[in-house]
Amino acid sequence: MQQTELLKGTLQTIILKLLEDHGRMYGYEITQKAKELSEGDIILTEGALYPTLHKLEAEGLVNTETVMLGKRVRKYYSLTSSGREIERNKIREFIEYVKIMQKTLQIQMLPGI
Amino acid sequence: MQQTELLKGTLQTIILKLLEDHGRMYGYEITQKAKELSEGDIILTEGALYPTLHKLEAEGLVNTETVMLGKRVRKYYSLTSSGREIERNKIREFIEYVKIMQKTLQIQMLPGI
DNA sequence: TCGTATTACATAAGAAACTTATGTATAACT
DNA sequence: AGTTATACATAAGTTTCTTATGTAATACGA
Repeated sequence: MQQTELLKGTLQTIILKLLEDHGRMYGYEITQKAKELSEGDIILTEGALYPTLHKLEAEGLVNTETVMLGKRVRKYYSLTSSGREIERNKIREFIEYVKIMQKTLQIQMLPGI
Repeated sequence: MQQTELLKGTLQTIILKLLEDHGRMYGYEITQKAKELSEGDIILTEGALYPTLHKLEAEGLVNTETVMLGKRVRKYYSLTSSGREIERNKIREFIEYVKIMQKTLQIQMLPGI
C-alpha cells in the first residue's frame, strides 16, 4: 500500500475483490493487477501483502494451492464461499463508507464518481 | 471513530473540513457535528479526538482559544492558513482515493455518489 | 435533592495495519 | 557476468486508532 494513507484498511477488500473478479491468483500477480487497474497508484508492498494473505487463509476466506514452476514455488489463492460472502460485505461497506464521508464532508463527487 | 475500519486515516480530514465549513469549534462540538452530518455513523471517540487535535495544533494547522464557561473550560479550535491549505489537499486526496478504488475494484457508485 | 446523563476536557495502555528492512532464491535480460 | 524481475517470507518499528481511566461542572428527572 502507501502514500494516500487512506488506503489503510482497504488491503483485504482489494485482495478479496481481485480474487472474485479474476479467479485464482498468486501473490505477485495480485500486486501487478492492483498496480495495473489503479494505473500505478496502488503499490502493494510484500510486507503488507503476504501477512494479509496468510491471515485470510487462517480465517478460511481463501484456499491455497502451491505449484512448482521448474524449481520455483508459486502459491495460488482463491476465494472460499465464506471468503466470497465477506468480500461482498466489504464492497458494500466501502460504498457505504464513501456515502457517509460524502455527507459528513459535504462534498460532491461528480457522476461517474 | 470505529466500526467501518475504513474510517482509519480520515479523522484529520474530517476535523479539518468541519472547521473549514463551520468555523471555530470545540472538541465536543466536533463530535456532535460529525455524528449529526453522518446521521449517526461517525462516532468520534475522545481517545482519538483530543490527541489528534493536539497534534494538529502542534503542527500549526489549528489555533486554539480557551474560554471559561462559568467554572468550566472550553477550548475552541480554528484553522490556520496552513491548516486550510492542508485541508484542501486532504479533500482532493480523498476524492482521488475514491476514484482509484473505483477503478481497482471495478465498482460503480451511482450518480449522487 | 439526589442520582444519572450530558457536557467537556485529558492521558495511557494495548491492538491493528501498515512501512521499511532484510533474507532467500530462480529466471530473464543485456 | 551483472542487474532486473519474479516470487516467496519474516521481523522491527511506526502510526492510528480503541478501550479504559480520570477529573469535574451542569442539567434533568424522579
